[in-house]
Amino acid sequence: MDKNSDLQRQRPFAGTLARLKSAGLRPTRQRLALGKLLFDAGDRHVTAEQLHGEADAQGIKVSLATVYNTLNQFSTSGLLREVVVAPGRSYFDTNVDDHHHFFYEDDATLQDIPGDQIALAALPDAPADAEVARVDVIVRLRRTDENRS
Amino acid sequence: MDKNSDLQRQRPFAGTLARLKSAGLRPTRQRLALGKLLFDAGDRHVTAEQLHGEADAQGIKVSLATVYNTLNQFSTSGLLREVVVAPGRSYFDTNVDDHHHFFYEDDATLQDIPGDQIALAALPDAPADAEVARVDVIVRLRRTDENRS
DNA sequence: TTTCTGTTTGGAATTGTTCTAAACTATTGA
DNA sequence: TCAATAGTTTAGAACAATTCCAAACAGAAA
Ligand SMILES: [Mn+2]
Ligand SMILES: [Mn+2]
Ligand SMILES: [Zn+2]
Ligand SMILES: [Zn+2]
Repeated sequence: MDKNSDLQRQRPFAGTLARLKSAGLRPTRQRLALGKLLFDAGDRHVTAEQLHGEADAQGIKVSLATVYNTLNQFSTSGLLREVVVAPGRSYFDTNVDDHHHFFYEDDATLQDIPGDQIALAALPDAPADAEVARVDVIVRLRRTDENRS
Repeated sequence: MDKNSDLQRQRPFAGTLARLKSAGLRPTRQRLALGKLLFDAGDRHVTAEQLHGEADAQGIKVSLATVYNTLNQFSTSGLLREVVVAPGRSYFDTNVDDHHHFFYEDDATLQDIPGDQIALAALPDAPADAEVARVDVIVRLRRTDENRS
């Protein structure tokens, strides 16, 4: 019997509720549902379309516009972080800790590289007129022949 | 008197011509003109719209579709490399050597970091089913208050 | 030259995302 | 408990970047 999942069964939106409160966002039906999809399943990297599809599959009625609104609000609140890896589509990452990414080009999929498993030696000085906002490392992967179906 | 620029004055498309040949692309009027804009001015990072604008400014008649075609063909031929830094637009880089980038978020501008000025310590093993195609490091910069106009 | 095939082009189409303005709903505080 | 208020959702239009299309065009080869 897992205490954590037991808690979730009783108060299924507790986690998201706390997050919304800390971000100063009203706990609406839509945000609670999307937050649950996003945060109750461990680390995730999703696109707006994907999340909208998942909500739909679970019978949750949310417009695509709201999915975009929510993902953007969550991102600017620090609940999510946006990762840019491919032209023309945005990924949203539920892991907001310092970390980097593997990107499987074949299926356009992201995977975390723990922050301590990669280190930058000799990061050059930022130009004098600017400061470093973030450093993104993307390791682009191609499936090897032997594993291609 | 600079020998290199002297040569360019006599055979203004020589460089691009050689590149096109090596890529197996016909030296059309459009490709020669775009190649000249791209390669005769040192390292550059341009978007399709930008390049199209430059061509236009010089009186070169090229359709935007051709600019896209050309940039994509140059990229798959290895004459250019595509850099993804911001959602919704692609940058094309005339520097195809191993190197990384500063990205000024304020004006959406790229700047090279020489390959030897940044090093990855402890790059994690690629998953067994894949091989590393490329590693991109993007150092995102924000202009400091003192320098903001 | 003629033929052949690769290239260019304008315009339509597609895709991902944002905008708009009207309908709705959570919150507040009488 | 109920307005009044301000934040939220939504359908659909609008947008921006990019690709697609099919017809005209232009290098290359014969
Ligand atoms: Mn955004
Ligand atoms: Mn491309
Ligand atoms: Zn991640
Ligand atoms: Zn570069």
